[in-house]
Amino acid sequence: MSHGIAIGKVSEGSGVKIPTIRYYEQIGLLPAPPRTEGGRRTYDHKDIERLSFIRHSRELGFDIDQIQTLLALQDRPDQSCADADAIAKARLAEVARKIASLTALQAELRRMVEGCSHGRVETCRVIEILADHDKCKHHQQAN
Amino acid sequence: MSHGIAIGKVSEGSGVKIPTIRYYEQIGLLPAPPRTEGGRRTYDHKDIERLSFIRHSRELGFDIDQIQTLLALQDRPDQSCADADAIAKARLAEVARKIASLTALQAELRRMVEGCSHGRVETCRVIEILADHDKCKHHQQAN
DNA sequence: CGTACATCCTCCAGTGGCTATAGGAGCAAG
DNA sequence: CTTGCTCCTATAGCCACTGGAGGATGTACG
Repeated sequence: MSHGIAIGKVSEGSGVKIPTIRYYEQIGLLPAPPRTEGGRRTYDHKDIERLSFIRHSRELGFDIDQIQTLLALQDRPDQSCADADAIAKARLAEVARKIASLTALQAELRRMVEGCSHGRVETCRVIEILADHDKCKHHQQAN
Repeated sequence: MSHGIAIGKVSEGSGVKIPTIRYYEQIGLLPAPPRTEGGRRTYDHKDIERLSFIRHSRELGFDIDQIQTLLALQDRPDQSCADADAIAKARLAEVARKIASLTALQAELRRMVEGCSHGRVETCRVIEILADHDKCKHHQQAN
């Protein structure tokens, strides 16, 4: 009993796919677990928690470096949480910027689509706006 | 005279970086231009226009495949612009989805940051929410 | 005409965060 | 013992670039 949890169960329990778990081990985000005689990875419940933490952080758009820092902070409950706060604030600012940029994008796409005559390419506003950058107000990055 | 435009000028004129222009040629997005005796690429004004079109499309978040289609449409002004319209509409829907997702993200990040006690990690709402997925309402992808 | 310097060339590797495939080996139930 | 599921490693691919090494070409000036 208590032979450790197999990677498949850990995957189910954390919501992180098996190849991704192995990938996280490879890049040092998750410590390499002990193995069975046959060479299979054996995890415990803390690993599932750690992977859940990682998954949730990824869903919020933190990158691997930031998650490394957040995980390290979690392991030292006596330290100041200023760093965690800073990382979250940075991400918040980034998200706000992205929303603004996408909203501008949305406006221009709408202008294109609404201006489309549904006729021939010759008079198509979609193509026209793409071809002539001066015909639009937007000058930013997408995504 | 009219020896053709060098890649550097094309880059300046279109706003697309030199390595990116060569990359576009490599993947077949931009036709391979004639060369000088010494092997240098020589472009004309249509190439600058094409690259401007590509850059603008990329800024709006269209992927390379979609841009191929849009460019092909541009070259046949007599055809229906239904395809262009569909591509733009698809992108618009995608952008709307992304804005919605990011807005949810923003709300959760705000909850984290505002709940931060600015004290020790032990009581930090940022770490706490990341560790326990149940403490949040959000279940989506970021970016 | 020589030389210095800017610009260009090709080829290859790296980015982030996975995901997929090939070709095997381990392990539990019937 | 065999079937079939789960797991292993190693490698390559995804997207759309970006950067560097190491060398060739083109041009402006003295």
